[in-house]
Amino acid sequence: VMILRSRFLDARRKRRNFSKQASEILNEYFYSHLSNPYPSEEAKEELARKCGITVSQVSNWFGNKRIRYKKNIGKAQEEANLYAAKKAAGASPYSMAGPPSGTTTPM
Amino acid sequence: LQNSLLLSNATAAGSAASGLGVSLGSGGNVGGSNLGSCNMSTTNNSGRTNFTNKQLTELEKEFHFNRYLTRARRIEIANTLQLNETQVKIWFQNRRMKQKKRVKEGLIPADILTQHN
DNA sequence: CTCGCCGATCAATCATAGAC
DNA sequence: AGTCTATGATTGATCGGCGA
Repeated sequence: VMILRSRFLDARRKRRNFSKQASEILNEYFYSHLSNPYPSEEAKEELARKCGITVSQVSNWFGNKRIRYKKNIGKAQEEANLYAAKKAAGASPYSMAGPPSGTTTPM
Repeated sequence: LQNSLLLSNATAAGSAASGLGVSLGSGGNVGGSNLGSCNMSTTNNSGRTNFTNKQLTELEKEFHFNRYLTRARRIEIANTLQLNETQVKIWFQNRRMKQKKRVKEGLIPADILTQHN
């Protein structure tokens, strides 16, 4: 009924998925910091710059990622873990905090 | 679709927005998703409270009037909107953070400081 | 010691873009 | 062109830290 007006005022939620490359960068950071996936404000700014998105968007991404990663564990998430496995192994620009034993339960 | 008209502000403008009383109503408290003109808010299965449009509209109006609340004002609003003082307090805190975020990023409003009180 | 605020985060949900 | 899933954004509420 009134839901009509939302359509346009809610233009904000007319989101656009981030570029494949941006997702790549964000995931690389996330999986190479699984033991502590909480980037500092500075790190967020750098990620935002590299990804071409805003700092808030980086925060939203990590917020969603942490929750959604946690709500899985043991699913294809482990698979995506190979993200860090290879990427990080190659040349990770950040400190590769190595969790105690391989697959861990960070959060 | 639930929606929102609750985001009437956003881009500057004092947005008087579309005043409507509108429809929908149902009542209940828990479980009954309501929206629209009912006075009582509903609580989710979890602890999240679903404020009604009326409550949000009033809170928004008050916020534009004054970004900070006094104890007295808080009590008054909580009473009027049938919310806890804590909920009103939290709403204002979140609202301030929201505005700060908007000012920080996109150019929203930098002035809307109709400081009165 | 208590209280409000800030900043960051959580957790559930909304609405849509994109996959099938 | 639908239906279902992935994902970015929003928001009430919580947590730790500060200062009055």
